[in-house]
Amino acid sequence: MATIYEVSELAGVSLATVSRVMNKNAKVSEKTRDKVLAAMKELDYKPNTIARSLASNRSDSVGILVSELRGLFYSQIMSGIEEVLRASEKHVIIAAGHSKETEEIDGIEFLISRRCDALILHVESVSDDYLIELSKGPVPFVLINRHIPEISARCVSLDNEQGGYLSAKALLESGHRDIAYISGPLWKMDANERFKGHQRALAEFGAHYDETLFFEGDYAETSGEEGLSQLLNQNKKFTGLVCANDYMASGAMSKAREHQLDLPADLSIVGFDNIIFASHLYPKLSTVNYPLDQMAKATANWVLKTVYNQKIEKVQNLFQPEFIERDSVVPVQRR
Amino acid sequence: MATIYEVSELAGVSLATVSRVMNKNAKVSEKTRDKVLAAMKELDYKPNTIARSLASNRSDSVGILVSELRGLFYSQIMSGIEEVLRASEKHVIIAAGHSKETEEIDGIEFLISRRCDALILHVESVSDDYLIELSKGPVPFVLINRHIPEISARCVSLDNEQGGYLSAKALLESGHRDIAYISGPLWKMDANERFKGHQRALAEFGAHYDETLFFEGDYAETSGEEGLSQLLNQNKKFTGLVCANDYMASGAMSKAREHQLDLPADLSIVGFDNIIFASHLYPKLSTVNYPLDQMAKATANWVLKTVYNQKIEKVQNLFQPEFIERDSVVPVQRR
DNA sequence: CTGTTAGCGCATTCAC
DNA sequence: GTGAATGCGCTAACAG
Repeated sequence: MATIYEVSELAGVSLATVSRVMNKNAKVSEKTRDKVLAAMKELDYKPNTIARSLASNRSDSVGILVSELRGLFYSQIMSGIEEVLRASEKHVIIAAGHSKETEEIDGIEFLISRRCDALILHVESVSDDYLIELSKGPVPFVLINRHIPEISARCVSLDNEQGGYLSAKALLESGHRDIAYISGPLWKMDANERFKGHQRALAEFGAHYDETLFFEGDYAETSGEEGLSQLLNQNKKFTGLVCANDYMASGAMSKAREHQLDLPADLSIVGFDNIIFASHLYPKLSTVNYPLDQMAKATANWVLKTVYNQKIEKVQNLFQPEFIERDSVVPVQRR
Repeated sequence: MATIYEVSELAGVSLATVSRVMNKNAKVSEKTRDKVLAAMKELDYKPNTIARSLASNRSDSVGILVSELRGLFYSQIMSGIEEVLRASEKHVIIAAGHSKETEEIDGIEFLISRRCDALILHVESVSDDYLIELSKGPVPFVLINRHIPEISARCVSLDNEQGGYLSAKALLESGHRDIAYISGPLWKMDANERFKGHQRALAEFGAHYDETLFFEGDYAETSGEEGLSQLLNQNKKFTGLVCANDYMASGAMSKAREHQLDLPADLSIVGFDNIIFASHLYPKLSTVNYPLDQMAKATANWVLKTVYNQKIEKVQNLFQPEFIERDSVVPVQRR
């Protein structure tokens, strides 16, 4: 592979000049520029990004850390970010943290060591303190789907509590009072807040919260299936079910049919996230919209604005969920 | 951030020694190693990956190029690869090619410029010749979901033709003869081969292929909806529908219900890919399994074996599809 | 086993 | 506007 040195030789200029035409900043006479360009073309010269990063301490790439590479949720984050960054000729470097503290830290350090200009983090296991400390370091970062008051300007998050409230409310307004809940892992902030919102709605409507009608899943479809099975096996009556995400709702729906339940007549279900498949389930799943795409784009814009000094209007930090009514909730049946 | 130089100073050794303990290869006495380790810890030293890559021409990271960051298909590829690579302490750098030639080339060059030790490519627009040429270059790569005879050792692919054959066969064996087809973009190799397999099955069963019962979609759910609408609006009878992927099948199912069709009685449907949601659709979608996860892992193993010289049994190049029977196909109804 | 010496390919002062 | 010199942080011979 050709180096800048060979180009400069072929063009008959110094390597500093070649560097200048590459970076378009300093002034170079049109004639020399053309000579250099021609030489670059002839040698099929490709700048070595690594060397450039080392010398300039920039990399034109931003690091993304997600919990998993798998699944619609994270792919939405990644693609949303990549789309806006790509438009500004920035690249992304992606790592996965697998919701484990050591791996999350590992991932962050990897991204930093690759000299990412900025980081966009979806982290769940690392402590607030760690992140606050990190914010004092030299590498700028934004958090997606997490809110830490001390560094709230770097957080782009959803009002999960309100989302939990909305999903329960939809059921309550349809007359349901016996409502089961399949939760995400409660140690995760979002799962916790969604559940709190759920309880707030219940209280507001004077509905009793029955703790035996609760199952803590892990956000995967399978735990939706498992959850519903367990709930059903108690032989306690419930006419409504809220799941803390659409994946689990989907699993619960499959399992409900296995138990010969007629959906939605026998059981009204609501999900959370509004992943694209929600509207392709049968019955079409009523759910809470998680404007992930916009949020992902917001984090990317934060980076463009903060790190690359692009003039961008204010970046929105807190997003509001919205209930999406479809076909999976019907008024409670009187017998 | 501390550099290797500061560490060597604090530890009272040369910087070469520090480098040695970092890379664990050359022999260092236990005593000096401990001194160095202590110094590293005290300074919270983090090696600069960039500098290391520049000096060693390695990066311990492999580049992945997928068409899109969005969607279950690609997230399966990425996560499958990352899982096995991570276990060997290799990192991944991901770029998206958006199925456009210029962007795919761009992505490949970016990954190369970041000094990836190897590349795993899911490319669709770049020509065979380009790839054959690339294979003569210094950067090793494997292709996933594409077969090029000249470099078949670097290809991990699925027998898509056979998959297309299997999906049609399932319908044919259930007595269906009037079968509509919603295809992927025919310029894409896989879509093309799936369609060929479809026709082979038709011919084998002596079923007539009606070209008005064909719709070329783009693999997205929306084109499944659109496709079914168009097919239905012709007022031609068909009792079976094969979709070239599950996403489109899902869209078609939603649309079928809008048209008051009773599934699967009025229309038997088969998909392709067996993405996780296929079994959560209603009726559960019969489809062709695409062992993407295994294939992704195979590419990663190819890299470990070929590039990092790990001893790994032979990597499988050609994978076979398999029909997964669920509930969306029923014997044709006689009236 | 350990230290010295050169670069890796490029950006960036500083002169001219 | 252009060139020469220096260093980014680290690896890799080569000596000792």
